Amino acid sequence: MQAETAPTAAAHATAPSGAGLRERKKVARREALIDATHRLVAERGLDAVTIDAICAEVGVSPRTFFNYFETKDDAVLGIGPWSLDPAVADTFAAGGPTGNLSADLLVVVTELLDKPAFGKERIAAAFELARQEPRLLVRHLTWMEQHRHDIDALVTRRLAVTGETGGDLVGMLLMVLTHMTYVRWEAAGGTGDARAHLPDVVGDLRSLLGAP
Amino acid sequence: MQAETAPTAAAHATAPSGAGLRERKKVARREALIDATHRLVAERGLDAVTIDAICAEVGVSPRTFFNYFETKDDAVLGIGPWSLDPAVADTFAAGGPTGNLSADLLVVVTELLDKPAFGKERIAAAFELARQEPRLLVRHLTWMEQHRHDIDALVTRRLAVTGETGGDLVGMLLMVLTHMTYVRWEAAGGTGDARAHLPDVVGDLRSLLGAP
DNA sequence: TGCAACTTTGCACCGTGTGTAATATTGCGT
DNA sequence: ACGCAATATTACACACGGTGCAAAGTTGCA
Repeated sequence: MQAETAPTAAAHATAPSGAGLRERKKVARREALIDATHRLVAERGLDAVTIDAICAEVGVSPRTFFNYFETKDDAVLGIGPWSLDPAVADTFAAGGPTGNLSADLLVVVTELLDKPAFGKERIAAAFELARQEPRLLVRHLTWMEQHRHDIDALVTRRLAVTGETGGDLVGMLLMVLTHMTYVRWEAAGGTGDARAHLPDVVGDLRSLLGAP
Repeated sequence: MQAETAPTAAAHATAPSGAGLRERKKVARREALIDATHRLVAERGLDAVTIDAICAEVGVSPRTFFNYFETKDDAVLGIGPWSLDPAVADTFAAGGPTGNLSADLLVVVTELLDKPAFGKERIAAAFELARQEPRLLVRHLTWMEQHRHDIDALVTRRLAVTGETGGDLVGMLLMVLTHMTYVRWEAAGGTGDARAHLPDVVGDLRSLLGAP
């Protein structure tokens, strides 16, 4: 596999360092692909970067790329497997933790924000690119849309318990809150905790909809 | 051009009947393509329908398809040129009509809902398909995202006048309101005025975000 | 060392979408 | 009715994204 053109890539070791050698290589390659994609897109623009170019950069067969990502855009956004802590999910479904739907919603969003699919500097890079390439913002929504089924199922479970209404809006609202929080966090320089921006988003949204 | 395979298509005449012959043919062909797409997608599913199939149905060259739509999805959704009444836009930008941001936002949404790109029965068909093909709901958001630049510009103009805050949320909120109103209208059978569902959406959203 | 499990890779293929230049159709002035 | 200009359709060639499949290469493990 000789001479990675991007030696910076594999260094970070977001990987489980204790895991098998196979697993570590997989993670490294994944991150190398993401970083190469970021770099190329940053200098050439999204549409000017081909899968072939990315793979040439990393030293990998184009076919392999699709073993890691379903889409070119997925590589930019570093979209990986979905994970919401089952404990948090169950608590929410049961009507908790506070019993107030909007407050509990925030807990779920916070949990999502807390478990980004990959490191924060990569998220920052992704959003920097997304700001220049609107398609990617849409893609971010698309990604969340894909997982809205899980969310909807969650909400349905809860509503069966609590009898609250407006369920169809909850999934959408959750998407928007997460999305806008990320956007504002990035607009603020991408430093610190993304969750800090959540209350502002909620507050502004509330006042936008507030008593007419 | 002999024998359209789909004689039902051109009949509707949403077209300006007074306009030139060229223009009328164009509109007819556009609608024929939309209807053929709807029909085929309904029976085979979105991904199983190729551009070639659609064009064969209508009796048109595949290359011509892309003279009318940028994307296959665009044909399903009947996505056309963007139009928001400049008068309404200007009023909003100037801080009107009521001076209350959320109320004025509703006016804009209402205007959007009132001027669908094409007839209501076609919207109904599109949403019927969209319910089975989640990708299309995303596409609807995408479409609105594309026009969010116009909206954002509009909002920016207004905020410069009124000094209100939360501008980045307005575009997103407008998208969500429009989207959810459509969804609920369609869920209710797609009959009557879509705008009637708007207050409910706003109300539910407000109570979701309500007193923490 | 050697076998089983897993990954990468090459190859062939389909569908979407674009550029381009030739051909057909329509609008219109005469 | 004729012919020219404007516009629309079409064929062709091509690039790219993405998938299925089977061969070749690696890793894990006994």
